Amino acid sequence: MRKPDMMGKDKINNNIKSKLRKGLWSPEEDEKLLRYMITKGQGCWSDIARNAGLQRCGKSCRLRWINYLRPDLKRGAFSPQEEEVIIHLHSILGNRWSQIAARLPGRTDNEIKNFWNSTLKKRLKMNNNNSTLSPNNSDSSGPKDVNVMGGIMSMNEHDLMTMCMDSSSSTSSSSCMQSMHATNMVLTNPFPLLPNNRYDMMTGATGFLDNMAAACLTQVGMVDHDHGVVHGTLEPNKTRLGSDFSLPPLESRSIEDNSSTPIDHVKSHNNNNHFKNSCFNNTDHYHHIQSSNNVVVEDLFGFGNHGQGENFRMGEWDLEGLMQDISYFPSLDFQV
DNA sequence: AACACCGCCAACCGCTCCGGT
DNA sequence: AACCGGAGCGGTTGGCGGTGT
Repeated sequence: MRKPDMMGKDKINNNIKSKLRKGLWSPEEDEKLLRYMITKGQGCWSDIARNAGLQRCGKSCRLRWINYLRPDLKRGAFSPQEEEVIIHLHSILGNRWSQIAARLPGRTDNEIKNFWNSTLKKRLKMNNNNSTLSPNNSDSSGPKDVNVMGGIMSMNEHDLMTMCMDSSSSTSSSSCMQSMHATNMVLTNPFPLLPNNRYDMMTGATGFLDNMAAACLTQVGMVDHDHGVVHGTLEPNKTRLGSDFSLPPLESRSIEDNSSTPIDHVKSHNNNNHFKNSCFNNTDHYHHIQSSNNVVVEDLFGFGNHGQGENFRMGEWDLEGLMQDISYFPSLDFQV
């Protein structure tokens, strides 16, 4: 952690810079930012920093909001299920923390990144040392366990394409499904991710947040009072919180060779648009998830863990399609 | 009690991407 | 096409607190 005050170096520097605070956020600053976000909504971060009366750069405000103040953040230790998901997703996505975080409602990329670097990485390393099994094989949690990479590697291109086409033609991406999932939780419980239904503000603004919690969802566009509906995605012109509450689709990726490490990704805005457009048009998928808690993912994929480690080569394929199925992780339970 | 070591994690930094002009 | 500013991402830093000696 950084010291709440200036880091010393450029104290004598220009006025503007020297006015900007760095380091830890005080409860007062948190309250200012939170109050501003609730009343005004998200916008240009540098404006937010200025208008909220914070001596912070916009970047710092953004980070504070995303990593700490956001009302939908889950706190506390990672559950074994979450760990499992992180490990699996990391085996596919690599260090693309934001995308991994998008699959774990209430968790931030920073949180996951820290967790990975401090805990999971070492654990997997130790596992590797203790046995010749790959991390993907090391989990002996029974039928729930899913060997994602092993499964993918065994798939031929046709299977993948079919799967991906299915995923797109069924109109509902995993991001949409998770949005629906999250939306449903919000519908029954405005702050399902907060421990004990209480936003635990370590810096001391808890009471304030208790009072503001209900207003927050309304202000950021989560609640439609007219219809009693809670929306999972927000209007982009009002606020960009949509990206926080809904789960953006994973980017299309191309995979070559047999490496399980991440490959440089190709941004696919077309896909994103597609998923955005289709996101809330179909709820069947969501209902399917709810009713498929006991489904073994291998069954969903239509294959088992065959030929793990064998060489494979795939052309362009839609990771989103793949991830959609991964989002079926039967052991996933985001309820707190 | 004092010190050293280590892990966690909040926050910063630098970079890339993207949209606007 | 080039430039600029803002947003977002991943890597890294460094302070705090816990634990061991």
